[in-house]
Amino acid sequence: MPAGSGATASTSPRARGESLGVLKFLAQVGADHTPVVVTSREVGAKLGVSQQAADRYLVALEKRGLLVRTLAQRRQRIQLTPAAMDLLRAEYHLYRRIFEGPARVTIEGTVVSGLGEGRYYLSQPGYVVQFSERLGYSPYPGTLNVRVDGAALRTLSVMAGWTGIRIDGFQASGRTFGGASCFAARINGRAGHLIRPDRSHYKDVVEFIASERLRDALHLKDEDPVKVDIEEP
Amino acid sequence: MPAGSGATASTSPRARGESLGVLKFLAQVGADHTPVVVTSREVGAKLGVSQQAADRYLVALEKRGLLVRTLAQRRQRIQLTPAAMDLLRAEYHLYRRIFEGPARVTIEGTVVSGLGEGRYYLSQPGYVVQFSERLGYSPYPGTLNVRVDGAALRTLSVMAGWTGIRIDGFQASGRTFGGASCFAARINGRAGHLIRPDRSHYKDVVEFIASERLRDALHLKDEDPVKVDIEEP
DNA sequence: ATTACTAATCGCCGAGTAA
DNA sequence: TTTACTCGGCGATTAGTAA
Repeated sequence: MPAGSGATASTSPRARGESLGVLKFLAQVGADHTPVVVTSREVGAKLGVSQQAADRYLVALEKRGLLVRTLAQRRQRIQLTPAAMDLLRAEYHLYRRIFEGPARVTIEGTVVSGLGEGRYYLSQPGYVVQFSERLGYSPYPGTLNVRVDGAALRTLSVMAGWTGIRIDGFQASGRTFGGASCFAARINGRAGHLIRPDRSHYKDVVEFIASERLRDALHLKDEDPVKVDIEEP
Repeated sequence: MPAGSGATASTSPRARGESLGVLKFLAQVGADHTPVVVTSREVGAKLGVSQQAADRYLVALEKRGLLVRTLAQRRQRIQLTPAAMDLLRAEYHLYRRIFEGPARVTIEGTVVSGLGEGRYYLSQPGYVVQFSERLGYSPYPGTLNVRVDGAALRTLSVMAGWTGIRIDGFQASGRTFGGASCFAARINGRAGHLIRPDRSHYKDVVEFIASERLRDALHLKDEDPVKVDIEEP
């Protein structure tokens, strides 16, 4: 039995492609950081569709929360929302990966003492089984905490867009354990993982896990400098 | 009188968006540098369309010369063509510009003597009028030639994708004068333009023009080092 | 000018199916 | 399994038009 277009969801396959085209165009003309007067005719001309179709694209994008229009008399001013910029940024990263390869981040920091809670968390069977399965090893039950300065923190911020190895949260002993993301890393050359809890309380400290106790393996003590390499997954 | 879809050209508006999606996906899975076994079902799943639609996309892209398929028995191996990579690269640059701003290139080189032909060419009225109109000044009739080494040459290669200020070719005195592209540049801080003839005979020499004689203004002689800054138009 | 609604249309889509 | 064709039909598209 023949069927019609399968585009039943709010975002149809074909509409998605055009959405990106519209957002791309708007970002190019500066709607990414300030409201810009753009007529639906201009958008249509740029995309090779009619004014009417372009207008519907704009209305749909507004409904999806990707742009805001302020209709002053007859001319609309358009500004992209952060959600739209996230979308475009994801696209940018995708292309950058194609042409530049996976991004790599290298930072330096200093070893600091944690609150000892790393040992408690990493001993939870709910985590241990996931680490074994997804990282390929059972981490030593304790994290190496590294404090980074502002510059390194900014460097690390590019990781915000990365999707690491997922460690899911779970319930045990009547309480909730949160999820986290892991990223393969080298700490002074040693293989391990940066672990980023979904809800971290640290701001300038990053945590690492490895199969061995990194402090011992690398002969580290508090305030020692360490060099960390992380590659995009 | 209402009309149907206006998508009459070989590349319909909606198909264009999907094309990019397909090429993007193929590049991600490595078809940019080696033939990759990809089924139409996989492509369809990735794009959220049926196997049939995905297959049509692939056939259309092959017809447009953007990919080559080798159908071995039942599995097709797909590789992207340079034309497709150009398309994706253009897209990449567009996004990079949105997020990183115009690219800038800084290189160093050494002053060399040209063949004196710069003076002859730059004296041609056909060029002079275009320079005045499009660069905003009449260049001193002579080019500053700068030799760059291999590393700088690679740095310059990113300019290959840039579109500069166009200088059109023309006919005069019974012969043909070729076109060129100009790029705003700073030579040791002095404003000028890098001029890139469409058909250049140099490989490791770049030419600059400015309103003044750069050799005099900067007190340069052969073999002197110069630093050049060029910003994406 | 604009934005945006309505009506009528063709083109893209996916199921079925062949090779 | 694949790739890829036919074909009925939905719906995105455009022209016309109102505001």
